[in-house]
Amino acid sequence: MTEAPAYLDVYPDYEIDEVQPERRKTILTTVHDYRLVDTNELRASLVHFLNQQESFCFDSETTAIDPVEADLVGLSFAYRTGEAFYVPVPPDRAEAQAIVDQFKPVFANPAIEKIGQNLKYDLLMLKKYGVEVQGKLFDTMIAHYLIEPEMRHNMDMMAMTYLNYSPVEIESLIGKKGKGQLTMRDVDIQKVVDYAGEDADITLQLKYTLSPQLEKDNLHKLFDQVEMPLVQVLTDLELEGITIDTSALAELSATLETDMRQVQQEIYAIAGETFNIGSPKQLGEVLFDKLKLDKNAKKTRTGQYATGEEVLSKLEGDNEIVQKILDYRELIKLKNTYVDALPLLISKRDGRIHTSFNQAVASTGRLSSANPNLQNIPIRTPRGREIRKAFVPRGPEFQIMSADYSQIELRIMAAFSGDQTMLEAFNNGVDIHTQTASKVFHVGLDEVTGDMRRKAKTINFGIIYGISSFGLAQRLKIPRKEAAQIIEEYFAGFPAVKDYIDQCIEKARGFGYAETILGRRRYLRDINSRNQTDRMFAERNAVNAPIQGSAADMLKIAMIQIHEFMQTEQLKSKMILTVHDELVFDAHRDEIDYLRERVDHIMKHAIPMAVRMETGIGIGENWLVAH
DNA sequence: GTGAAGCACT
DNA sequence: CTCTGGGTGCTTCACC
Repeated sequence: MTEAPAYLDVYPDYEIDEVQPERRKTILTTVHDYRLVDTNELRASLVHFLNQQESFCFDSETTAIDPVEADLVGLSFAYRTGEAFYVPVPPDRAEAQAIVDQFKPVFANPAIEKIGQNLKYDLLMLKKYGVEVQGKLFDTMIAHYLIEPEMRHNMDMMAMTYLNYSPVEIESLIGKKGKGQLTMRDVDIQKVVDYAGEDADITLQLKYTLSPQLEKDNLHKLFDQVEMPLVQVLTDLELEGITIDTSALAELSATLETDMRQVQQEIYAIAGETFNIGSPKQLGEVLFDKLKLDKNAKKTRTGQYATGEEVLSKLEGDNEIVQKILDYRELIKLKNTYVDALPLLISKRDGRIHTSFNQAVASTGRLSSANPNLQNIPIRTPRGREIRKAFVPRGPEFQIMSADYSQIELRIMAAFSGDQTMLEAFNNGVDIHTQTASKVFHVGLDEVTGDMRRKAKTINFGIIYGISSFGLAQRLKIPRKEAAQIIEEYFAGFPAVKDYIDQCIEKARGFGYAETILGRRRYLRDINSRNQTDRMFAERNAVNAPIQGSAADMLKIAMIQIHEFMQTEQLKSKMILTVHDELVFDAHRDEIDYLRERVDHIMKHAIPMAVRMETGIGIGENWLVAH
């Protein structure tokens, strides 16, 4: 933070906007009243005033970014522009608890709306101190995510964009990140009052800006009825966490290590030298300069040889080294990304792994998972599947239950397009890939071969992603003309799908955005671009976004309804993960039959559609067998 | 520290 | 004739 100009020291709250309109406002140039609330009397008084509000904004200061590991350092509150209150929370757990308890009733008051930036973080912190936040929520981060899905949603950026205000930088208090960075606990209290007070004040002001915008874009229902209730659901999922069988992973790690060393030596033997197999640069030189596996080897735009899986697979027959490199890559990937990494992320507090679900990243409306990402745990290869076995129930009385939507995106495509053949297939329980193969290859349903079905599956995926003959040709490894022919046959067999795709693009051209069944938007600013590549990318998104996004809408509603009934009925079972079309539960044995029935029904009817939704539900001793 | 390459999932 | 499947997050290398 820069020093205030000398003349401002005389009038610290002097408004200089009119003098220097080009300059952003800061805490030094803005009238504000941020107060320290550090006695029982002051806290009681604050609680009294908070209880009289229809809504208030709050923010928590903590010792760490990770909410599961962090301790509370303080809470700030704001309910009128320019005013805020900061309540320090001491390190002593009992003293801290006593202070937090004073605010428990006001947080639990269902009549008061709670405003904040990234509220899931604050809700997690408060839950650790036994505080249940009730009432309507308004998360400014998620409000902005609905309004501008592709933009960033951090408070600093929003303050500058919407309030022309530049907030106090956290680094001016705790230093640059890395070793030696302080925690908020170490900072001079007056500075924290300013920082935390400003945070609550600015977030409150952002709410005043974003709320009317949600109304204007017709996003308020989606916000109030889906995204805000979902914040509470995700808070519980994250806090719950999942149990990992560490001894299984340790065993697997040793096996992978042995196999990896073996393959590594074999690769060195064939290459006639040792080199870093993990370096695409060195690998490319060995494969294409030394072994001359492909004299027309393609290079990436940075001038290196391309050595991705696609490229290597084509060379598999040419030299044994290629298969070994692919094996080596798999072993290294599994070991470094999952087997060795996951145990390090087990919380000392409860021995479980707590992912973080991000509700404001994916521009289609999907959730994402990080630290660790539990939405990309392997399942495809035999070795990868071993990792899933390590995701286990919390104890002997529990089992893992996995419930997923069957073909959710193709069903949504059928419902949106109204294609009769597709709808009938789904509603009569006909396998959709077989149905597609029958139409495309002009054979009866009972004459579809395995290979025809496999091709049809690729076509169906292509349709959802916004198909092109080139892309399909590449996927199926067939000539482009043949792919174009197949697409033509597909559209002849499912004419309403063709019309629907055209309508999606047409609509996006008119509105400038695509939208989901719940009105979630994705802006497609290149939809009318003269640049063909950009325009075609936008057109694919015009088709994909409503489908992928509506699937996300449906799962979110199912999650909210499932969470609601599980809470009302105080089940011992817990929802613990979500993976785009799948929900995972740590299910108590006594509740499994009931849970299965309720989850199945809720998922199938979360959003009424002109197509039957199907689910697949599995139960077992680990995530692999349940899925 | 940052971008590219590569790859795990849906 | 050109270009091209949607959406994520993590690890490593290579370079600054």
